[in-house]
Amino acid sequence: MARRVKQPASSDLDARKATILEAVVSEHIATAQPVGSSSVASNADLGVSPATVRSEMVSLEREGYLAQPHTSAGRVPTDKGYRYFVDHLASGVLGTVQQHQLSEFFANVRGEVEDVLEQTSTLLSRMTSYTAVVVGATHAHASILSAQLVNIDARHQLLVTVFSDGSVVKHSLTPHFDVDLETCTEASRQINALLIGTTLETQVQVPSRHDHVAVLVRDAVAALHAALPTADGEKVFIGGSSRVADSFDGVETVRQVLSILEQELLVVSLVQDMLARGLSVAIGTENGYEPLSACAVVVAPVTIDGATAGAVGLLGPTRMKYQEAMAAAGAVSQHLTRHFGGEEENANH
Amino acid sequence: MARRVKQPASSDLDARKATILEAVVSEHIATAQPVGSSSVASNADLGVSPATVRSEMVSLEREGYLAQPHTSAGRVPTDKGYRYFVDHLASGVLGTVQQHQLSEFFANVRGEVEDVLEQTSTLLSRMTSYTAVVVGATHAHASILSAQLVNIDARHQLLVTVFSDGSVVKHSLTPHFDVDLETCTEASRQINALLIGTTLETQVQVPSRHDHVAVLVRDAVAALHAALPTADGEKVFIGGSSRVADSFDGVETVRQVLSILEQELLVVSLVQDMLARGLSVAIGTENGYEPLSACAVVVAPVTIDGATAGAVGLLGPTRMKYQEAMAAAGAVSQHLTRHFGGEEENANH
DNA sequence: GTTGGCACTCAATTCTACCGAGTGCCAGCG
DNA sequence: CGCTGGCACTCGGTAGAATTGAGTGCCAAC
Repeated sequence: MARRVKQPASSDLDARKATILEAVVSEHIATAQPVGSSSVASNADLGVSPATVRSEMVSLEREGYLAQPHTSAGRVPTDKGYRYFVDHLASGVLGTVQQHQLSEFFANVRGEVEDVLEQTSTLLSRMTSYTAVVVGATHAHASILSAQLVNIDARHQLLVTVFSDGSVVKHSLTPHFDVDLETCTEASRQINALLIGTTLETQVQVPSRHDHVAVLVRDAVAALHAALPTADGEKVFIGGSSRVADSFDGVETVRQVLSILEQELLVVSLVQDMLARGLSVAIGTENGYEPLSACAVVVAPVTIDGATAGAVGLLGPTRMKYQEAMAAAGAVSQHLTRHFGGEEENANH
Repeated sequence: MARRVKQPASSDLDARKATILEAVVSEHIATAQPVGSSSVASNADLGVSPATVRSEMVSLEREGYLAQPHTSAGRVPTDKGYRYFVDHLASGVLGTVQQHQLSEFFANVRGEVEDVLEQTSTLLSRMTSYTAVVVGATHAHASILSAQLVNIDARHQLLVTVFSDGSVVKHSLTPHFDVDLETCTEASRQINALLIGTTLETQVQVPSRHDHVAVLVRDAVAALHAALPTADGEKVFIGGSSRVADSFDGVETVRQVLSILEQELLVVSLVQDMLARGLSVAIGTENGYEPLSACAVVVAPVTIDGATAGAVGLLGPTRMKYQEAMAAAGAVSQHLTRHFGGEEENANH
């Protein structure tokens, strides 16, 4: 049927509709209940009767911003409704308590990067009551500071590589010949010489000889570079996965979401996909994974030297508290950026 | 397997009671419903009427093996009931399909220890539909093969230590003075000389001088040994945490269990506590954590060279399929034992 | 000791009535 | 014209009563 309502730019609502939509979303986020015309009329202070609100709501429903669970229930925001809400949101500010909490945390953390990120994910989760995700940088672009071959026993060697970003990776080698200490040491020397200063993206010239040392060197380099194509360098830290249980009421939904969270690669690509699309919030189906269609995801990038070095994210129900979540994620990402990016400067004074 | 090392009379049930108890437990495990006298009378083939079963049940209830959710409902096993059931259980055998699955998995796995353990936890979880826990060995007793200090920049050094068990740990140093490459190299040389061949339990003689090299050496050794007291060396891999969601029906229970699983240290100590107490199954409150009182935990140690090097575990509801779970955990632990303990022998062919 | 019989209990289910929040529609008002 | 109050209507939720039925405990009899 043809609708005579003309909507050139459907994404812009007139002021009153916007106010009403906002009221509905806010209240539904707060109460988890469908919200009716009268409570909107009283809460939002447009001097207008419920009846008027109602007629606006019909219109908002026609346009896809609201939905009715059933006739004679109030309205519930659709994903599109949340989207509008988020896009036109006054970006909230973090509560001072939480700001304090954050500053204190970052002032006191010590330990390895991984530990910091892990703890950060827990903190972020606790601050927001949502599940937090912290994605650590890949070291694809970091240069190699040291590559050392350690002899475990005659048939097992371990290639230990240290990158300029402070990450360390190991790779096992299991040659088909016995390796004595001397051979290992020599191979280690050559590997180190070969790889130092390169990145994983650098092509290196491996020796083509067939002696044991050369084979070790080749195997080592191969092992190291083999990891590159997979997004394996990303470390994911998930904090507060138990929050999933109180974000959703259907046990089945909980299972599905947890199941997704278990697949870390998937989480990484979700987050990176969002960053690539320039999204900071993905609502419902926007995130591209059906099992997550009841979820909203908020992300904030962590940048070091201008490059994206990681991200923090929050996962909650579509009716999540977006302001809080965005503020928290933003603040944490900034703290991380400062913590890792700015520390040389601090250290120099 | 030890059977009757119990108190004289009260913990040993006569044959018929035992049969009845077993029937109740089995059926309740299968159906999750309270089970009544008549179904026991027909399922277990003791030629006896429901009425007789009933009177036995009263007695079993008095002795604490069974409980009634309410009058006029069937009986449900108590923790004690499950305990008896487990203790007198014919140890089940793994299905051939799963045996095959396991062999195939272990024949094909490659990669670092951590990866193997991670994948193992996923596999075990998938095999059993329960949440799997794999605890990796600590390297407290492993000797140090190499300890190297790598210069990240003037104020950041990384101590990279390789242990004889193939594990690698890193520790950041942030001295309060600028370190040049030469100093770092010299410190690295000294650290290596000092630590090689020692274990984390070995006391080493650090230089007492005040020059930069000596300070670096001291800091490095201190950083390395600092980790010792905590059970930090243990790596935990949890597979299938989403299974928690269908093991329990109360959302609140799910939350609590997940919440426990998040605290990895806690999981480690739970498992180690069980191993120390010689338990292979902890039912309900036996595990010592109230939030886990609805859970049963099955563990099996992984031994390398006769010493406990880790463990695998399964976590499910108290009405879990104990035979299957124990068989699976046992089989996996044996595979792991063979995989890591016996691989030198294999490597020699 | 075992059994069938029997009265009894009580969660779960079904049915009914009904309340009320909320709607859509409309006629009238400024 | 847009806004409003009024009104009939819808339908999920709740509360209460009645019913069902699985399962018990007890007991007299075998």
